[in-house]
Amino acid sequence: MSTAPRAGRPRASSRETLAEAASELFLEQGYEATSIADITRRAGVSRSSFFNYFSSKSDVLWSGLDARIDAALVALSDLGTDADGPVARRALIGIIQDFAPDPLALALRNAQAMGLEEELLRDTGLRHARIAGGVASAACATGVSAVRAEVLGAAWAAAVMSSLRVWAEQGAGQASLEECFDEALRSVYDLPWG
Amino acid sequence: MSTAPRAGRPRASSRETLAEAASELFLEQGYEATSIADITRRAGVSRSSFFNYFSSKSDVLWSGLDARIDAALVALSDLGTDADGPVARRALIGIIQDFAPDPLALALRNAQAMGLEEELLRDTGLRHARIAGGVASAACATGVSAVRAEVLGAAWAAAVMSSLRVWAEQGAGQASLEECFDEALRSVYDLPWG
DNA sequence: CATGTTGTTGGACTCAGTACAAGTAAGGGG
DNA sequence: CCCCTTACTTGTACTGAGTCCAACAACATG
Repeated sequence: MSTAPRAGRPRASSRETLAEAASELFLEQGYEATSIADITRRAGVSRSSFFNYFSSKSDVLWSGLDARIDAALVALSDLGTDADGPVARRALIGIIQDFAPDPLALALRNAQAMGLEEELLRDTGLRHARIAGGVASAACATGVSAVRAEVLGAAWAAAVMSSLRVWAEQGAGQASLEECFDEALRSVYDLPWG
Repeated sequence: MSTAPRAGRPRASSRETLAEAASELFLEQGYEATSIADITRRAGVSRSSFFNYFSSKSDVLWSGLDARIDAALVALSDLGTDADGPVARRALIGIIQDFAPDPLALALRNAQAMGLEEELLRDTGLRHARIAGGVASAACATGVSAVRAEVLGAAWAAAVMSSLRVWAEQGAGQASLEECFDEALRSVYDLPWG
């Protein structure tokens, strides 16, 4: 947890350094057009080292959010049969709390400059699915039927991801992200076309 | 539309042949472990030819559903300001009507035998996102706010994809897929945790 | 200085996907 | 029957992601 500079060769780089170099290049020349070699060249390390810090190119963008989602999934699965709306809301709010200085926020805001729209659609879908699966499992544990649980999970996951996207697009700070999320959550229970 | 054997060299293979070879190999040794070269070797054509029939490896699984989704998106975008529940339902039902002999159905049913669960999660998410986007656009066109429209889209998309998955998992034929979808759609407007 | 630990580096590799030039099997027209 | 057009196939060469690994480098400690 603390700084532990104990033994062994010191790191030549860091997640932050690499993420910064990557973000610059994504903005300059687009995500697709930026190779991992480009990133490590700018960061001053070798290509191999990249994978000591990130598991993939897209991990640069998503690792921050993924860690939060992992934590939320654990919290959700700990709920057992006590799950309900307010409790689940508390488990999910951690995903979006204090989400300011993240490469993903930058990517969401500059999606078209980075040529990311396709990539983001795909990867957003994966995160949506993970959140939805967690919520659905929690709902299943309280006796909700499978399909209903999945629809519930999808709606709640959309509340998380949509509020995140809308918030990032409009400059990350205008409105509170949590307010945005609560508004989305309210709309889950007041949908049109019924 | 009709058989048009007009000019030029006749095809040495077909989507069906390749899809069949691919499905066999996916079942035998898993999706990841099956390379495109494996598929074309079994189908008796060269690796290059694969891309005359499919745009990617995952396209073997998804092209059938993707075509249906494309049609549904067109139908949705044609709705203009007249969109409402029943009309949207009619646009989406085409996605799942008569969905029997598809590689995707096989893959959904044998997901773990194929070692697909990760891959399916990712790709399902993309289709979910496309459907959700189409529904959300249609809703936006009728004056619904952006976030509410996205939650609506996600819920409806989950109704489509979840009913498809559940139906495929339990043997594709037990219950009518359309009944499954309508039940899911009803649950959109009767969710727990409210 | 010897040693263990941690991290870096380069190289070899597989596989997806792209690009393209050259070859090949048809039909149709002279 | 030859030639042209059309459509499809094939081999080859390429890029880029991601994996694996052995060799090497820098630190702390005794």
